[in-house]
Amino acid sequence: MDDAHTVVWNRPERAAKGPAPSRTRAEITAAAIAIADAEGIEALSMRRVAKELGTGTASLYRYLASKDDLLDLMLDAVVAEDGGLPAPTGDWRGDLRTLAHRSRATIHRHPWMASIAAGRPSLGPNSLDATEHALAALDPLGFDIDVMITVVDTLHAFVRGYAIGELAQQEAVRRSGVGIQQWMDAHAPYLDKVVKAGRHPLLARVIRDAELPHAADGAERGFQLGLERLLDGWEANLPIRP
Amino acid sequence: MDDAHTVVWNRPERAAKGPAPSRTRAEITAAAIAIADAEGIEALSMRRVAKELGTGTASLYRYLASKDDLLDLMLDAVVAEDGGLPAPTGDWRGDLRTLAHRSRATIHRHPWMASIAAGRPSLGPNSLDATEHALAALDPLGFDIDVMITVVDTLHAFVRGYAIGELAQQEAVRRSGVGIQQWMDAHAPYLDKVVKAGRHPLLARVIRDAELPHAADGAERGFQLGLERLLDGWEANLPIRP
DNA sequence: GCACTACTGCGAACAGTGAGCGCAGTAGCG
DNA sequence: CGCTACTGCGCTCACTGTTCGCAGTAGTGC
Repeated sequence: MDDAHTVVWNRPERAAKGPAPSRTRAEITAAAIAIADAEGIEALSMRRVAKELGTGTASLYRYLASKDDLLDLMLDAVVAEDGGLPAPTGDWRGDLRTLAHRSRATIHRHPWMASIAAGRPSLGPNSLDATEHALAALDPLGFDIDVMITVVDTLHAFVRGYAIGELAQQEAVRRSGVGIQQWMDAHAPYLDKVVKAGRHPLLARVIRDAELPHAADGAERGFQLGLERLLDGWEANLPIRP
Repeated sequence: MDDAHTVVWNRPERAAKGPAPSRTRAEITAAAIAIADAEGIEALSMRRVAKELGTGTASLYRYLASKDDLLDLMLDAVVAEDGGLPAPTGDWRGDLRTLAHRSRATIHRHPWMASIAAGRPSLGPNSLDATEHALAALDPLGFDIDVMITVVDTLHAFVRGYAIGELAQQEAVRRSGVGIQQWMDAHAPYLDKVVKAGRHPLLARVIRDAELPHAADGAERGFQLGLERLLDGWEANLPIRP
């Protein structure tokens, strides 16, 4: 199969000779995404994808060197799914805020992203576009290039990390196969014990008195709050304009 | 097996009757961590752990309901590994900074953490201790409890997200099984093409002119920089003290 | 027009996975 | 002293990612 030194992003879609392939990588990627969305990432197997497409499993390896490549393609496909990137408006805070919210929304739509993305550099064309776009929003501020990439990385880190935390419980419940209520019932005795033991007074206060964790839009509001403080931090350190 | 409603954190280590178990959950967890550290998370199988401990595979299921439980235990074990948490000093910035750096160091020591942690709420005793500790550092500031937990969540999100980004390439190289040089050689043609195409001028500037990405301690310095800005954001929004 | 070549689809197989069954053996309670 | 509830574990099941080899086909050079 193909050159081991060939990276998935650099593979020609069609060979020079021989019969035309009956499928495209995009088709395969879309099928895989549909499966992961509907049945969870652990249900995603090459056989399952092949069945979805009505083809033999081995055929997929004419398009992809490995399942790893498929995961790379899935990640990059999903980054671009909600239309083109909005043009920079000149309001850097607003632009970065928009990007952060879009990014969070994407992860929410595809919760499997978080687990897949760890250990996988985002070098796909759509990911590169997104990074370029974020840099462009910062361009007029006069930061030097090292700071600019740090801002983008930090924002990206916050969004990814926050979404992972948000989805952790939801995913655990889904994987367990029982309903949210049964999952909670299973965990309640342990958490009760922790709170009653009294060695976590502040955590107990969070559980008892905090509003955000119990509100339906608590995670959303926490995200907004954290994001604004992050932006505040950079705003307080803008370079002195000449 | 056992009660499906019993959560791993709440399972008694030893049964009331019958022969004493010949191993402990801690032993099994330690063996699993050693394997994941040395051979990567994808080499971690129940058979591999059993071999390491010199037992039968099925025996492990007397201690753990599933491999999922083992992963939970591994994550929580690793959180506590570098000694007890330092006592709050009264300097909230310093305390949070220390926690963030410790957390980052832990992920670097165990790169598999990042991929495992997604989709897994951190409810283990050591994770709860760490959260309580972070809340304690913030306690004197006079934030209300909702803001306090948001600060902790945001910090946690940043650290996790940043470390994931840092480790992405390193892990991809490791998984590919070739050296860093060969990996780079394989990707160079694609990245060259992207830069030459000219549609990512800022990204090109990062690759050409930025210092941080090429410096040995670049990731470390980027982390510090991002962390300070994050702390700045909260410092700029301290509640007015009565 | 025709061989040659480089491709495509894919059935079958391989080594390895998480997990469950059922059995032999054992510790402690009554 | 038995009865019971446990422990360790060989064997097995259904499934995984991936490869081999083979039949069939599209385009190139003559």
